[in-house]
Amino acid sequence: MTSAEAADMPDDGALRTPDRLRRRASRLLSRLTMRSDRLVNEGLARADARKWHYAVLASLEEYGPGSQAELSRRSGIYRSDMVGVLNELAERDLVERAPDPDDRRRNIITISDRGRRHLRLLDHVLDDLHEELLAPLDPAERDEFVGLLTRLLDHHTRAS
Amino acid sequence: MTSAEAADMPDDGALRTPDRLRRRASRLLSRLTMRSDRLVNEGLARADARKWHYAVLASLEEYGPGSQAELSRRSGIYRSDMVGVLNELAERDLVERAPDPDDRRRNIITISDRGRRHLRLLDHVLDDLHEELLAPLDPAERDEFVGLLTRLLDHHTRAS
DNA sequence: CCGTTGCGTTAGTGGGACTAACGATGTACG
DNA sequence: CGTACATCGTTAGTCCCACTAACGCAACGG
Repeated sequence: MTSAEAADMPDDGALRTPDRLRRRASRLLSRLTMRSDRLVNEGLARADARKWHYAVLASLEEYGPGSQAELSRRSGIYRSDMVGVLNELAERDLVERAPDPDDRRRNIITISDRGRRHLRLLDHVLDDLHEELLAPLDPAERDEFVGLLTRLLDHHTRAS
Repeated sequence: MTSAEAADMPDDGALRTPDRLRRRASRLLSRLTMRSDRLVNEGLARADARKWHYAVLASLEEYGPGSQAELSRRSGIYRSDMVGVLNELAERDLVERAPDPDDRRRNIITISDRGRRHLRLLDHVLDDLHEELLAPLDPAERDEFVGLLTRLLDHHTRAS
């Protein structure tokens, strides 16, 4: 259940939302994700980045250069959207795009030194943002939370 | 990581997404919510409904008739989008829209008997969908999950 | 009576997920 | 060999959702 509770929509005690609504896991997920996405997007924007940048750079550093299609599969970004992301990364010299001599259909994407440095910065930014996101939970609860999320997600990605 | 390794990756498990990516709570949340939303939307669509229908009907049954603006506040639907939702509900005779004699700016929305029946159906549909969503978790874990989500969401709705 | 505030409504923005289709390749097979 | 099929990068466009802007109308308070 999605819905917004924006700045101009106060939710003071008098007008409560129904219980059946408030307790649904799907709704809690949607709403929390909205907050979380906003938090992360804004945090990354302050570092002149977007979450895809992080996904691609991390993928490149961890598995080495690859074609756009490959990156797309690894990072979960649709290959249609990959173009734009790589343009942005290339603009910032975080990444280099070169044609593959062995297969002229492909571009081979390589992370640059600047890219590596930027990735390290983003890692730090994300750590801080997650500290904020998970603030109310103690370390054990955070692990538990991540564990539960992982199990649920795994279940639903296999089943699909 | 050599490029050779990446270059001739078949399609089985070898194509992994980086760990730092996979473990981030924000990413887990986003992806799980995508699945969850899809599940719920499709489930409700099969019952000729949308999540907002549920939100409005539940709000009406729990707190009685109200103006559109009031419903908007309770359910978290933007009042801009409320019009369309109420049109859909009125089309289906689940709800009645009548002008408020005491304040001619307002419409007073009332749930109909059909609406009540429909709400009960949707409750059941949602129960089933949540059973599917939370399938991998035992009852205690489901409570824990909902508890964690609630705490996080509360924290971020107050803080905002 | 007038300014303010709240209401219902229409229109539109911006972003994210996802699809369709294309040209230019590569690969497999009869 | 040639032809059918698959893959890659790319463009365009769809759909849905959260959210904003603005308008006209009506009520309320001074």
